[in-house]
Amino acid sequence: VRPSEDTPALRSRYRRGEGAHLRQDILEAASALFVELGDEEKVTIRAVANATGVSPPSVYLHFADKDELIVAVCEALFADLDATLEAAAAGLDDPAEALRARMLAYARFGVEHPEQYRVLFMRKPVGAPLKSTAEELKALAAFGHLSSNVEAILATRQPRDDRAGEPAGDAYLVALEIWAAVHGYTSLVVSHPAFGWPPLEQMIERIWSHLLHGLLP
Amino acid sequence: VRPSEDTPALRSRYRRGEGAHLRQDILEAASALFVELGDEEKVTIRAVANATGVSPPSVYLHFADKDELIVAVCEALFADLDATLEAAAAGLDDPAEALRARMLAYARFGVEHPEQYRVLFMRKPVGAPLKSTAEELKALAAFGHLSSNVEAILATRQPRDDRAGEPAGDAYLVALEIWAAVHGYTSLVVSHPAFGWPPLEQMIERIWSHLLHGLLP
DNA sequence: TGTACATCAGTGAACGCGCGTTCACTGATGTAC
DNA sequence: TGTACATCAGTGAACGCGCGTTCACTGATGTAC
Repeated sequence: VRPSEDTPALRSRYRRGEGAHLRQDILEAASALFVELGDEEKVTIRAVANATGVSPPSVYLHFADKDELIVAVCEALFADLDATLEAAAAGLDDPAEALRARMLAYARFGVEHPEQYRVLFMRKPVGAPLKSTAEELKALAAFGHLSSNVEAILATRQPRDDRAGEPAGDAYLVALEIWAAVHGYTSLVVSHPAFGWPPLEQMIERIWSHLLHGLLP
Repeated sequence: VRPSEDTPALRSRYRRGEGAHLRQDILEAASALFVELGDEEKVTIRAVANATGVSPPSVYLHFADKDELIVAVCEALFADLDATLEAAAAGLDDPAEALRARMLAYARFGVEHPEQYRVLFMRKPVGAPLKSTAEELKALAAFGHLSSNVEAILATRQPRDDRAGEPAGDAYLVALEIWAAVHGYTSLVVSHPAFGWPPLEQMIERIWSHLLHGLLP
């Protein structure tokens, strides 16, 4: 019933030597399908090929199998997320304010693009551990920026002693903690939207405030 | 290759009037399959029937469709989780200690039973909103116990003023915050195990400590 | 300048698979008379 | 006590579906001579 699904887009083949461009077209069509269909399971090889205006076997000219395509889409999504967070924090001098902006942007990204968020952070680890490491590195870009933000905060104020004995000021551990808190909120909203959630801004404000008060004296 | 998959279990049919017992058998077999196979997608009607020692159509004598079966399994899992948390907190007089025990038990439940955890908290909301509400109510049992725990903590010490203006001591909001933090950690470990995670106990200890310090003066 | 040809981008049709679900059925068993 | 029969628990075989993937192919195009 949807024109975009039933009627293949008109397109002419790439000229000799430029066939590799199709790879990018397929990637873009696949990314758009995630948004349009809002369901990872509906993003099939056939649907992607159709959205690209190409036959299903053509996908295999550029991706070894479906996993490889999905991983490539994820890498693009991770880059999107990272860019969104950086844009949100840009220009904020106070690192605590930058952290708040980052947290807000992260939660918004998840709530506004639940299917993409689900693909990035709630999917089963894909087949080979090596592939998953490639993803992990991309995630690391955003995580690395978060860690730097945390370091800037810790540099301005001495963290309170941690009861448990390990150094409270370990930026890596603090960043993990912050990520866990914001991801926890975001992913619960995504997978249990019917639960009675307060407004996003209020919830992030609380998490941010309590994390800072808990970490700093 | 697996005997439990290839060779149907020997069983005689229930006597007249006792056919309803099969429903319980199917439920138990399905729950066991989640543990054994460690993958929701492998829990098919055929596999459940085979594990029960029955033919696939027999499942439909007791469940309208696959969704109904999965929802029933979830309800049992939610009850399991709640019982585990209650057992962990039992006998602890200090409500802050009880909270810590609850948080630890929750994270352990998720990390030790990742597939069950995934089914409970990381799945897409199932078809009808009404069904999902039934699940939500079961989740509410554990969540209700968490809220009571939080109330007990707030009763012993006056929470610090919340910067954002809303009452910091709202047990419901605080409980959501705690749940989000622990779920965030747990679900990230479940879906990104390759990331460099510190030991579970250390991470929960930090989250607990920082939440308490952040919330209380 | 013309032409044969290797190479490239891309395809049509099909394979095999496992799934949820349906349908007409079978054989045992309790019960009414 | 014997027997016909309604009812119950459960089944065998098949349907239709959509999927990922493969295979032999086609037609356009740049290039070598």
